Amino acid sequence: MKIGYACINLSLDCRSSRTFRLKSYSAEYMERTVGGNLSCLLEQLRFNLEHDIYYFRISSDLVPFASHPVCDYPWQKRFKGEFAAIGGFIAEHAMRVTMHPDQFILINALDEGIHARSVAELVYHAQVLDLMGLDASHKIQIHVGGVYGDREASISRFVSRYRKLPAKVRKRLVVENDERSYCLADCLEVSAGTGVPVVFDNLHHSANNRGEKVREALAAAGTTWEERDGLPMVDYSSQKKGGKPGAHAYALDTDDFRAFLEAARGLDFDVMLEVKNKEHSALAALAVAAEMGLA
DNA sequence: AGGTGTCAAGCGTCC
DNA sequence: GGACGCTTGACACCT
Repeated sequence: MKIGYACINLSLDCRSSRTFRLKSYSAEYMERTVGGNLSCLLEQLRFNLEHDIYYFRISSDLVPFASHPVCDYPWQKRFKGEFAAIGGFIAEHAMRVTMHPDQFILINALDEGIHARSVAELVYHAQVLDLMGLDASHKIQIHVGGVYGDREASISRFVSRYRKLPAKVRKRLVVENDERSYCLADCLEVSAGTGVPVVFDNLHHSANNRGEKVREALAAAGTTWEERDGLPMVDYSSQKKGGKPGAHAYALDTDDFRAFLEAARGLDFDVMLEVKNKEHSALAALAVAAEMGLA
């Protein structure tokens, strides 16, 4: 079991997700921003290694505007060496990285333009992981998408669109249950039609489910992962006390996390913490797992 | 230098 | 039909 955090390290004074305004787009901005983001990413990974953190989500902003029509900057060639070095570091230390394009990525969109832009964005994500030379266990996770008033038709559209995706995207794509539209059972249906592994998100599940207990849900999602996909991925976050259901807490609730791991005992997976205080919670979670003999 | 309005992209909910 | 939440930082313009 690996435990990790997403995109930002609060202990470092750099960010690997720096961007700029579209209006400011230029080769100079691209050069400087991507170069800075990549060097920070390596710094983050080094920090992680020093702290025994082997799981990390890479920001989608690593290369700003990479899939936007405005982008004519050959970032793939220019930073080939940097990508390879980062990928080498990840592989050398048996780390796992993932990426999570945001809510604008909808491969089941009714609008063909939205669909096309989504595919382009997924190709960009796949290029990043490919340039790093990483195998298919390093995933790109998205949600199923919009419902558009017809859930079954929208799931079918996801399945047919999935089959037309470039192979480099298909081999990395995984779907995650969300908090309002597509629950775990829906994701399992998508998986049955496509073979995509399902990422289980505990907080989304608590807001949107069909009554499955956590252990049962974890086990069901786990069966969608093949050998080449690596261990099942789980997104974990704590409910903000007194907040709306689904609201993320600032820090990991270690008692809840311990209970979660206890309920999951015997199942193996990697845990991505979606918590605002980032690496601090990852370290706390690692301590809990270590205490339980799990990591 | 400091303050602040706004930022590529969309869905679903609520008024 | 339009604003807002999602989830958040930080860009970039203005004073």
